[in-house]
Amino acid sequence: MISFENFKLIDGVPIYIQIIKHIKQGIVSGEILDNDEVPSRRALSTLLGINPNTIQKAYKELEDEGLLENRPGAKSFMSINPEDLERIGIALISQDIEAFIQSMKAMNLTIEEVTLLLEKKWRG
Amino acid sequence: MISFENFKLIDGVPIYIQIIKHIKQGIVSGEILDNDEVPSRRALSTLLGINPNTIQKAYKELEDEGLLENRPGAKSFMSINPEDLERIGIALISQDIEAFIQSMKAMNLTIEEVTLLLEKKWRG
Amino acid sequence: MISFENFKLIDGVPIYIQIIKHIKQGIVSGEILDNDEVPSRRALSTLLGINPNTIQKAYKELEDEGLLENRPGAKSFMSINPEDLERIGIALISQDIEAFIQSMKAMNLTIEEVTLLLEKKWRG
Amino acid sequence: MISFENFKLIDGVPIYIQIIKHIKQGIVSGEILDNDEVPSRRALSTLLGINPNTIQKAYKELEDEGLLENRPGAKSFMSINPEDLERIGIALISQDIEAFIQSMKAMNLTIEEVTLLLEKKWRG
DNA sequence: GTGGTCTAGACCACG
DNA sequence: GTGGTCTAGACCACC
Repeated sequence: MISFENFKLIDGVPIYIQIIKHIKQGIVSGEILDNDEVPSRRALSTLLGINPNTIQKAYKELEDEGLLENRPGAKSFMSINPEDLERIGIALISQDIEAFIQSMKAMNLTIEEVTLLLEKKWRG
Repeated sequence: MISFENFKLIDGVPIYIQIIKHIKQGIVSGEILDNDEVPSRRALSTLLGINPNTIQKAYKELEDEGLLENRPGAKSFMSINPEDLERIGIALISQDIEAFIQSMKAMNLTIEEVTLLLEKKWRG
Repeated sequence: MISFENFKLIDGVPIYIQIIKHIKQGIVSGEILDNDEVPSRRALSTLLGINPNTIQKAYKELEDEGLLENRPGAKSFMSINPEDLERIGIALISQDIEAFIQSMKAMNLTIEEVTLLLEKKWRG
Repeated sequence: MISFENFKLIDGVPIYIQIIKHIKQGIVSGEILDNDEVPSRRALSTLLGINPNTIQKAYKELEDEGLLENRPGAKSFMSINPEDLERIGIALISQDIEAFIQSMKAMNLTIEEVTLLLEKKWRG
């Protein structure tokens, strides 16, 4: 079952977008596998303390992208192809890294300063 | 005059938030100094292809934070104290790094993998 | 439910101000009572033919004044204390009367002429 | 010369509209006559403490309505026909009275209460 | 030309 | 369905 243990809501970004990203990250990390069962809308909404409709919106978008499948019994399951995995991984990582680099460069930090800060905070 | 040359709009994040961040990054990088002139609402809105009101909202928030001075009918100027500079720098950097680390960890990447990717993308 | 039957938009005065005034007048007249339901933003906006956001602005200001309670996802209700009632009544009436008198005096009308015109137009 | 002695700016109504109304009221009251000289933009702007452009906007509108005429020497003069006088008087008075009555009725006041309050405040 | 404000429409999270 | 917020365009007073 997909874990939402380390999931923290960020302010200013739509919640359903954050849920989608979290699930995609689980896919990339290998934590979420093909055919894994997805938490029900109700269960997840009470777990995260947000509205079922918001969960529904996230699931709907994943379904449209072909990553999630509804099956009889009202349960939903992941549907991940190897190509999906690679595509998503590259997209997520490069997106994050590029945004991060742009931000760091905008503040005139050097690669050395950034890696130093990064290593320090990574443990911490 | 404040430069918006390397400014690219990201989808999903409120535009006025991005403008605020860009200006704060300029302050931290030393590119933007106290008393620097701020582009007018109209000039910047046509440059970025967005509505003047969106610029207005960003400037208003910066003014409320004491980093900018608006005077009706006249141009606007930055108003930066040395204390501001440090505070903003720390806030911006730690915020970015923490979000970045959380995202990378969520994908099960190691610090070694991340630094490698980072160094590779930093040039290029 | 609050009525907007006799509400007519005047040109030149901000719409949201007119809405606030209309509601306050209803409070003073006794037509609007504590805990009365307020028309939703959408309902009122279509009824009056104006943008929901304009209604929102009026409601927000009434909320800031403590006369109205908004709850996200739910309906909004009036929240009127007896003290509010008197304060609002006095403010509204004296404001209107003073403006009216200033205008009539500016046209050199006498109190007799004005009361005559007033009584004539009051019926009719 | 037109007097602006009892002129008080009201908040929320465009200044140039208020100037136009004041001048029209002067016409109705008989204080302002045909061929009267109008204060220069600069003089009036310093007298009222507002921007010359705003005066200009009011004068322009009066000119478009045919109530004001520019003549050689950069001075402006009133240009009032008897018909104008009647038309303006009726418009101004009925407009004010109707708005006033509507407001008083909205608060459930009777004609007797209103005339009483009016007479009291008229002296005061 | 400048900034301030009002109106408008779309999208979000929520009950 | 509800209210909250972001973006957009027009108008005002001002330098």
